[in-house]
Amino acid sequence: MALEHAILVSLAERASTGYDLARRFDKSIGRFWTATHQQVYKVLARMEGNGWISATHVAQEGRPDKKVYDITALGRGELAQWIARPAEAEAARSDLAVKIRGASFGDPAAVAEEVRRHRATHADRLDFYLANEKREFPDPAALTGHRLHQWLVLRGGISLERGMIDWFDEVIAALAPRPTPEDRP
Amino acid sequence: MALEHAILVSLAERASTGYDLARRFDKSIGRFWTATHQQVYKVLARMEGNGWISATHVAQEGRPDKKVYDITALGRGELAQWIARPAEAEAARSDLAVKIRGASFGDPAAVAEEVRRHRATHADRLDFYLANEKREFPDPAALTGHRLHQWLVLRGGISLERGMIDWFDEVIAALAPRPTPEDRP
DNA sequence: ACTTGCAGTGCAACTAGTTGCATAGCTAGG
DNA sequence: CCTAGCTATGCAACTAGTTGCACTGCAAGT
Repeated sequence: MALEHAILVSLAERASTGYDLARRFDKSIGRFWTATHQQVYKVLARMEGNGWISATHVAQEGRPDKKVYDITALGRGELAQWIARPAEAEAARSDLAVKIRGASFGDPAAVAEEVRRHRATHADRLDFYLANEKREFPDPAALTGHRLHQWLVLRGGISLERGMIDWFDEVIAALAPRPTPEDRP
Repeated sequence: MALEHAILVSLAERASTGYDLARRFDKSIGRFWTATHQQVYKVLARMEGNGWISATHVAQEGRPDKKVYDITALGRGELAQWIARPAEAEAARSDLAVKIRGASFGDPAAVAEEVRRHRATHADRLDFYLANEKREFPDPAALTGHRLHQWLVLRGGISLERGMIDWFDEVIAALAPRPTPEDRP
């Protein structure tokens, strides 16, 4: 289970509220681990119970009070141990792959259309990552420590998106009924 | 939820027992959707309740009796509808990415070592897929129908593995403490 | 004036998936 | 002879994650 540990990494970088964490899981780290805010709050409560994190109540004016969580020594220990613990390669899960595989049992043209849609989404994501990289890591060769590690994960996102886009292009080319002369009005 | 639909695709291709399905989910389709046998049996029971599949009890000698499931007309309808229903891009989840991101809070050299291990696993998988492709799909240009779709999913696996391996190489190069002269005895 | 959206936390009920166990007979290897 | 592994199905108890709802109060747009 990596959500707990993803949260520990986030908190080790910077103390945050559940709200902030939930938003961050929609963004940077979220490329490799998502969580809804409900899930985040639930897990934070458990982690506090474990003594991995501690909360500070912060009163605010004009907006709701908040609880800022920080990682404890125990949490740091757990994180280091988890990082050291070898893990198995996890299986990729893809609805779209299942649909492609089953295209003959539905409408292959519609599947091609959906693949096209996904291709566009992933192309946007790729652009977003590349823009991020240019802006935040203009000189990768000079990176060290946790900035280097952040960059590496971003690179992973880039690699993955590229792989998917290449694949989608292959699928579209194979599934798309070539526009025939009759398609012209 | 794609497990049900992945099972429908499998059964549409060929009637099978829960046991066979579970094994198949360790293999071909399993590259994009895994399930333990317990999960498969549970879902099969629900699907039979829905009328999507029907079971035939087959007595055997020397080995346990089995229940062969086949897809029903209702199941085919559901499958076609699901394939037509657009879905959102699902988030990739990767423990390893979280570990890389948090490498500074553990032992970066150990993380590099783990990435190396995963690289080896994925390289093996890639070889396995490529061998499969050569053996089962020697002439991709001639493929049509569900053989084509099977091939496309295999191509997806290949693309994905390649993307990961590239990324792992980048990570290893960046994290690995270069062997210094002192490392020589 | 009214709606939308943001900041902020959380509960309740659900679905999906995992882990551990049980059972039973056959086959193959040490 | 004994152990390990395959075929075959399934229950029980658990953990993880999703969906829907609730509450407050401010700011900004229509």
